[in-house]
Amino acid sequence: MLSKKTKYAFHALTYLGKHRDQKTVLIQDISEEYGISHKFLENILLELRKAGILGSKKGKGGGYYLIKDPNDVPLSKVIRLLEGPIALLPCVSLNYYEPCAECKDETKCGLNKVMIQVRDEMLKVLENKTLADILDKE
Amino acid sequence: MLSKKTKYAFHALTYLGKHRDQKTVLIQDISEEYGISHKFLENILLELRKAGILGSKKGKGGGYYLIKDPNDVPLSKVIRLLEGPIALLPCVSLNYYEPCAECKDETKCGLNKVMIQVRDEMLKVLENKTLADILDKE
DNA sequence: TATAAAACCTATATAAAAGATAGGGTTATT
DNA sequence: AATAACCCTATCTTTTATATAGGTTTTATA
Repeated sequence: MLSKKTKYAFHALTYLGKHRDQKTVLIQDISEEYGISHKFLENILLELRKAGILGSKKGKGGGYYLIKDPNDVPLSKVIRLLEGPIALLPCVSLNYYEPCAECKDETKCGLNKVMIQVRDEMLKVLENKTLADILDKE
Repeated sequence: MLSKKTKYAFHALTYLGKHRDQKTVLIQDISEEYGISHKFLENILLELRKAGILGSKKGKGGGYYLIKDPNDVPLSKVIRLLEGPIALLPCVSLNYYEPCAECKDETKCGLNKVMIQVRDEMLKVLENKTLADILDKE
């Protein structure tokens, strides 16, 4: 399951996507809309900005805004940023690979092979669907 | 990511599947093979037995054994038993559904719709692949 | 130029979950 | 009768997730 952090990130991005007409959106607007703690959300938006998905403007009249085209924000990118690995096991993760302690030889591990299939099916959706797809459906 | 508990369950099932020729397998044999704490593993095997996947025999010469045909143990069953939901969000879980607190109307939630797709792709593998597929590849 | 409003940053506290351990009880085999 | 194994419940420890705190910096505008 995705953490709340990741889920909140998607909600925030959705909100920002819906309000692209206005220059900036306040953290508070988003936190009130979804009932998310202001400070918790602040950390999340900060990460999204550092990753180049959002821009921000300080001071009065400031706030956050989408810096990327929603079509260029695959869901996989958001998940990897906030959550970490998408794969169900560390030994089949493309971006956060770690060997399994229990496993002597990964190439002979049947579990490993099946989990690679699961990962690939997940990625088929998560790499190709973007923020734009979420916005389309709202 | 799957918890260690779930991963250990798969390892144990694999081990038991490989040793179907012998009547029973000791907890200790499995825990030593994979370096898993004996007591922790004990709890896992107990759950698998209660779920009707394993059988056990008490007393000297006892132990655990597979009670089901490996073809009849889909990976999804093991995950749901030890881990809980397979879906990435509670609001798209088939077996552990819960509404999202942030969401006013689920039917209008774009995130919900995309996550249903992810869930279905995961299930396509996890429902159809079984313990037998893992054993085949070892 | 003073003030208010907003993001920025780092650290810490709290809560929840995962992982592991303990210890005795029960049962079946030799 | 002894032993070896499962059975069960409870608790401890560690880790991770979630949330909060408090100040700093930047910007608009009155």
